[in-house]
Amino acid sequence: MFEVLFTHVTEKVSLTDEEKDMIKTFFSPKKLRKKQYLLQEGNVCKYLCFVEKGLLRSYNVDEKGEEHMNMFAWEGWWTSDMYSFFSGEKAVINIDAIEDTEFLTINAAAFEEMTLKVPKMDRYFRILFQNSLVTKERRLISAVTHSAEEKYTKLAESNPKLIQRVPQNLIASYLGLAPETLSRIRKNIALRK
Amino acid sequence: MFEVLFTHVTEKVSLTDEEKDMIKTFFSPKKLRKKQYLLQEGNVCKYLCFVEKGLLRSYNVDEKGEEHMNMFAWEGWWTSDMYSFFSGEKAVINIDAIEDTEFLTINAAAFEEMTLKVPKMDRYFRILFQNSLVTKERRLISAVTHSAEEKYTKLAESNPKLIQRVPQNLIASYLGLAPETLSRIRKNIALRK
DNA sequence: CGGATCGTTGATCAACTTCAACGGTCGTGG
DNA sequence: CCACGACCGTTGAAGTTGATCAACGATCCG
Repeated sequence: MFEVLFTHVTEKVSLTDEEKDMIKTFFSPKKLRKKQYLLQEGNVCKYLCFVEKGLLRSYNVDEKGEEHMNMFAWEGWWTSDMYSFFSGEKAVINIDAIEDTEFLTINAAAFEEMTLKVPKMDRYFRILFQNSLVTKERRLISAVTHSAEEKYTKLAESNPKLIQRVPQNLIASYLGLAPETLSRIRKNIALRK
Repeated sequence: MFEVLFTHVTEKVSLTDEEKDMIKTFFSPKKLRKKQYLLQEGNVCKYLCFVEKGLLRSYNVDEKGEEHMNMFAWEGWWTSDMYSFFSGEKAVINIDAIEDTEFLTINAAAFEEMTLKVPKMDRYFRILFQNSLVTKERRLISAVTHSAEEKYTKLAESNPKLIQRVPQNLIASYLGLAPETLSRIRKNIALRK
């Protein structure tokens, strides 16, 4: 149950068996079937989630009712509405399952207690967030500076698994493109070969 | 010298006087005059910087030689090329001074040592990065979903000081707009009043 | 089998960029 | 201290990119 999590954590910090046992007590396993919600906007996000198996998506809905993909989380990824989770305010994003998914959850109080009892987890999350920041910064630069085709090409190069596993309209949304545009881009790329 | 830093840190974690004294030993103060570089792409980013006074900018340059603003850092903000700083790889961004600036620097080895000797700093940076992630995520959503005018209006509302303090062409670049476009947007907004 | 969902294609349209030119301001060197 | 050049913001005209609207075929699932 906790193999994926501990593999992931111990890549960044070493843990004793006692620490591992302690950490286990703060998490609860959960399952979600395809299309089920983990979080709907307007509710407070109660959990920080670590995916053991499957695929979750987070997205937000604008005033016009259009969905905008935010991030995908599969095996070995964390997801949550971090703002809502840490502040206790209402979430502005939605999270649901693209595939049947098994994951571990921790609530805010447990998270706080865990980091106080096992300070190495502060370090782990510091490093995790630090890496995420770098990634998010790159994506932001890419979103602002590249053409539609460049954005798609770079994503496909850096994350080919995503292209295979996620429906094309969600990829389009993730890149901030109309699904028709992405379809045409893929056609052009294929034609040029 | 360290007032701004400790004010900032103790908003997130409490520090004893001994811890403060310890932390001080890891930082070196530096100054930069307007237009001087702190970091040029291709070099390794040696410092994580905390601005005490003044204003720094980080940006990257694309293949066509065009600059794209990344972030601004004034009093109470950290800046660096985090990827380069933590990995030791070459930086892909540039950092220079918009105004004469005084700041504190810490190198990677000192950072590592500081977090090991004062674990609360892991916690501080965990919280700092966590908040930055939320901010960056919002900006990313905004970049993908909003029109040019909406992006500008939201930025002006959420960060009026930025508009006052930073030249308009840099704001345009930060939002991913041509400077002419921003000029026209501002004109339209003014006309509608 | 039937409905819903997804990807594709064509035509039109809107948003933003690019190129070019101009006036104002600031800083620097003669 | 003044003059000149550099830089910045503005405006107009034309060009491009990607969005939108509409229709259709394929596939998946109940």
